Amino acid sequence: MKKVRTRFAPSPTGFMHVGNLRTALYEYLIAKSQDGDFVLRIEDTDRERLVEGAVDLIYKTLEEAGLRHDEGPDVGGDYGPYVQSERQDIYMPYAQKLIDCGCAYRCFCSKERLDALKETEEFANGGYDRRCRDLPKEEIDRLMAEGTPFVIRQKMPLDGTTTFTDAVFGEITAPNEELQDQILIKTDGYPTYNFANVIDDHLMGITHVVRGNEYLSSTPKYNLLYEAFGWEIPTYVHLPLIMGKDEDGNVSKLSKRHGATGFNDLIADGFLPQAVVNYIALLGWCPKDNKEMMTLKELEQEFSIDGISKSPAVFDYAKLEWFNGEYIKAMTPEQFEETARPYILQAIGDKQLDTLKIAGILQQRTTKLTQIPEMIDFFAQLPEYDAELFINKKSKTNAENAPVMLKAAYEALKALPEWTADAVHDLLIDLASKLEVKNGTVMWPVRIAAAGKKVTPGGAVEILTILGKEESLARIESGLEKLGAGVN
RNA sequence: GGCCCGGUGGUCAAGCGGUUAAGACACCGCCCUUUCACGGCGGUAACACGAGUUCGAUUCUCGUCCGGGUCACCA
Repeated sequence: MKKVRTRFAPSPTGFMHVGNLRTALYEYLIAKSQDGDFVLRIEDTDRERLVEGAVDLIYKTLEEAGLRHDEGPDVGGDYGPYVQSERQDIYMPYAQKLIDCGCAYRCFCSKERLDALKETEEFANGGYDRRCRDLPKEEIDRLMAEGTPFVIRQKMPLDGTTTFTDAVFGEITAPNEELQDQILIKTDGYPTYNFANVIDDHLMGITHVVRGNEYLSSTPKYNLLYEAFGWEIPTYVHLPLIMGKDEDGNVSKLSKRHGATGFNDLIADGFLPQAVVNYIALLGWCPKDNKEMMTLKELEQEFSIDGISKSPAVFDYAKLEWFNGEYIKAMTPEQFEETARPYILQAIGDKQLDTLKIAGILQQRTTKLTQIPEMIDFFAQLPEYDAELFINKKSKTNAENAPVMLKAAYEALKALPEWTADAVHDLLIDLASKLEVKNGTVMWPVRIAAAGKKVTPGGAVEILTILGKEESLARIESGLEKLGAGVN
């Protein structure tokens, strides 16, 4: 059996949208699940929309996502060049071949005439009236001799239907009269996507053409091209689109107004690359065993085309966040400390605190890295807070006992020789039992005094331990003052 | 508008003629507990509609409705 080859063929016109990344991921998985090759090809035939740095962003994204390509502009391969602008000379001979066999023709219509055509009722929805389709040879020669600019258009059959099979959508038939005589070669000599794509896919031995569903209705045109050349038609795999939902509940193709949609935006927003990859793998595909948490390696083994869904999927940030939290929890404490450190430092600045300990109280509670600074801001500086915070019904603390608890804790803590989590913990628990109150009655006021916030990651013990003895006592002291009690 | 595709809870989704219609996220309770979170347990919630075919349709066919995509010298 022929070796499976898929390709990711982005055009360098901007950032990496998650839809693109998901297409790349499926292409990668289709290849790898069958021990095939995954190639990267840059489609830069639109010279006007090129964005500087876009190619580097593609490399970077692919790498971060772990999708290593076997061939491409940067790694080489036997089918290069892998950048279409460098394959310029390849396309024209094929276009000429099509002209020779009567499958294509030169069109000398000016942009102005085409625009005017759109003003007419019949062509209001676009299209071309095929005026140049059957120009007499003499006329063509004359226009050529005059140097009139031209494009090359594909000559579509006027009647009948074209049928093709898609691996996920099945057999699809479309009437040929719907097909435009699409442009193959532009005035500037560059091929259009429609043309270059077919030529390159064939030349590069691509076996599976994987792309978004938006190409489904133009696939008959591609098929006709393959047929005209007598080339084997690849397996088409059209993917259901990724949708976004706005405030009003309307769904449409995922775009900026739905939030962060670029892979790098998501990373900047505090998501882990593996979490994003895992999540988008499941947007439109489901493994046989319904498993959700999967590494790239597992995906490579499990992936199969028949698990791809036909209906569009709405991108759900909440679920992505859940995945992210799972990946965070799965890290070792050291790994997490390393990835969280920049965010921790952002909050505590150059204050000398144990980042590993802070990471420790954070790991189970973080679903997005960017939440970290706000969660631990109290370590840097005790925030302004209201004495009301000391009162908590569930912990059975009130205006009377809070100062008492705090005072008792202060005294005991002050006398504590070693400042470790265990020691602080035992001391406080011991204190509660001596005072014959529930643990929370002691813990609550201490934590409030230490953090100045109602909700904190970690409890009184952890916070005290991280803060250190001196600072802890100072904060409790200030809490007592707030309660009008004082240390003495 | 023409053409193409789709339609299982709020979201992702199993299902492929007979099921009490899975599971996950979200949401809501309860438990655990030193706040929050984690964890554990439980709950609310779905086959768009109408005809066929069939002993029997979520599953097959057709129609309706709804949603999306596409009709470029963009990919």
